[in-house]
Amino acid sequence: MTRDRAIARGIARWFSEHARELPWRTSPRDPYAALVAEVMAQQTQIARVAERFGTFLARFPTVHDLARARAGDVLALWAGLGYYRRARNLHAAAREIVERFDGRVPSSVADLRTLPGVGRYTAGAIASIAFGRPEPIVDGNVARVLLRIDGRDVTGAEAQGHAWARAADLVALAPDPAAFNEGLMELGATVCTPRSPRCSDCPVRAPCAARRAGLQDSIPKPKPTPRRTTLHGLCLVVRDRRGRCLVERRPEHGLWAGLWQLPTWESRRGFPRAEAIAAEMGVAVRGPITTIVRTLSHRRVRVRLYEAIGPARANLCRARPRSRWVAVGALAGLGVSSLQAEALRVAGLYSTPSPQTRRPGRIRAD
DNA sequence: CATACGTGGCT
DNA sequence: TAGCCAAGTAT
Repeated sequence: MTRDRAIARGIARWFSEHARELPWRTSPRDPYAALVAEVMAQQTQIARVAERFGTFLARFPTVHDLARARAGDVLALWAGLGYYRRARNLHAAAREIVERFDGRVPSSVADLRTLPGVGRYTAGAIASIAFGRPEPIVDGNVARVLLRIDGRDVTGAEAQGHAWARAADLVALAPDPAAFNEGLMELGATVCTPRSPRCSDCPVRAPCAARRAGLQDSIPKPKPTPRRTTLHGLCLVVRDRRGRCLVERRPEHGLWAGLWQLPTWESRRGFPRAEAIAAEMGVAVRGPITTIVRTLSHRRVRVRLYEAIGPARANLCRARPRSRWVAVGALAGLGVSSLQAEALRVAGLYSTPSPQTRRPGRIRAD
């Protein structure tokens, strides 16, 4: 169809002039770098990814470097990015690429989908952007852009189905599938934004049905916010006379899986009793020094921070199965959640600056 | 189809 | 302020 051809060409052309400079947008593209960037970008704003991508690639420049890394080192490098299963999956994917694909990132969607952590979107993104294949991709940006262009005020599976079908139609018409797909996402990220879209700057404002009907602000409808249960926790700062601090590794599954933390007691019903924990650990405690509150995608976490009074005996780590003593200076090398990083900062054990005190990102549109 | 899974910027 | 949402995937 002529309209679709104009849309596909218009977006690709717009991208060639308005693409943001991002560290993985090299020419030629490195498929391994594309894999890292795409996994890092899952449910994560590009500005956050751009801050962390270079460090990751510097530490693990090739898929072989990542494949032979230790899991704890990969997780530590991922600390603060969230959705930590991505780091484990990426590590496992690198090992599979070395073992099953001779160290080369596969180029077909079918092969890519066999890698852990690589779903429909990520497989399409790598196949199209790194290898130039005409494969469709749909992320949050693309779904919004295509729903608006077609004026389809639908949600859920119907919206997803429409977006994937239209993405496939359009990418098949694009002379450069990579530029079209990336342009579609870039357009959603910088122009066709969820609120206050800048239609006057849009390369497809002419064929856009939502704009013609004045519906660009109401498509798509916002999703209802899911209910959050509250998780209560008590963290204990315990130090010994040799400048070490007691830390423990979280379980391998669930929230913050495999990350390190101050010894923590959790409860769904309210804050754990400090007296009981002090008795269990055989230490006197004072606090709470502070209470840290974090809102996650699916729950609210409230943690009270206590401090053991005086140096603890060295064999205390046997009271907690997954705990060990770590020199305070080495804490920064452990993978911890952003909540734990805050707790360690408050306790004076951590010198890494908080995200809020860091310089803002320097990604600009145009 | 619903839920678990993080974090932080923006309005 | 409190939601909304971000280059989603696995179960």
